[in-house]
Amino acid sequence: MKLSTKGRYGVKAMFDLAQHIGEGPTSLKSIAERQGISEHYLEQLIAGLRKAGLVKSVRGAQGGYLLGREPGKIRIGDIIRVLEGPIAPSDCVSEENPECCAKADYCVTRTIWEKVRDSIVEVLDSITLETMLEDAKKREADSSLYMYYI
Amino acid sequence: MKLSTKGRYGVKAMFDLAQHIGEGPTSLKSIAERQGISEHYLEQLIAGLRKAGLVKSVRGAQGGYLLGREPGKIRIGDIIRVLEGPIAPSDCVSEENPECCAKADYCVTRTIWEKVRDSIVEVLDSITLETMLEDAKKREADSSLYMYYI
DNA sequence: ACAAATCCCGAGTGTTTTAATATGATATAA
DNA sequence: TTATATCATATTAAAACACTCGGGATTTGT
Repeated sequence: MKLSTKGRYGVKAMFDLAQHIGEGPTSLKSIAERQGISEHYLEQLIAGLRKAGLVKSVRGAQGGYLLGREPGKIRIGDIIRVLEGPIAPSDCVSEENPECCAKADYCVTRTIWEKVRDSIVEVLDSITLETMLEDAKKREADSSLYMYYI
Repeated sequence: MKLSTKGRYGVKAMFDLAQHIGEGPTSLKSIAERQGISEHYLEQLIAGLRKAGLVKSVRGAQGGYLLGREPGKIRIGDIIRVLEGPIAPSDCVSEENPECCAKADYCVTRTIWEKVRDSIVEVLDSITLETMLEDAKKREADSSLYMYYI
């Protein structure tokens, strides 16, 4: 039940892009440095995100990446699906074209995996990059408030 | 975000045991046949379940396995934890001794994995083998009702 | 006493995935 | 034209996955 680094790095990178919105293209190198990720590896991951339209690229010197659409319209689930494939604890409850076994109709186990899948999807599709930006801002405000009282 | 066959086979096997409660020990061979699982492989999995006390074994001819406690007291989460390790989409939010990175305190990404973990745990710990037995019974009643109307 | 059934245990194996690394081509700003 | 980037493909070491195999220990029925 683990995400691979693909999904986790991908979300970090996308959040990094969201934090630098309005500053022109952000280079892979700077993202990789800030997030502590191998640059070449991140390159492979972002290629997928680009093909899916979640980021746009600008080639050449001073180039880099931009979010493909507003942060409020990029759900964490979208990022995970691109990098990790359909969300599902088992192939028999895959979000699209599930590979069912013969007993799928009356399989009691399968209904459990459906519930697990739905609960994961509910969380991942309810959080967008905008939500994350708000969270970060709130957290910063809280911590400065804390500083004040000390 | 997939379970391996360990977790899935384990739940199937435990449910099979629950379905044969009160019939004395159930042999691995019969479970493997009914559930379509390699017997030798299942043997390895059930060894872990036995060490965790989720099943009891009876050696020798006519031997087999029994549930370690009442089906109502065996949660799916218990089975998964034994076979797949702590429930967590990322090590930094592992149920026990999470391996945090330096930024864990203010990591916005981490709070997402916490929410995912909690939603999975909520589902897996709310379903017991007894719940599954009831589900199966209900489903059978429904299908016989359906038969009746045809 | 013996054979059959059954659990117990450790080792080995082919395949796939993971998480990179390496190399080079292409595009663009300065 | 040079430094800075993205783009694309290949290779790889290590781990995980999903078994498979062989043999040993224990109990039941004959």
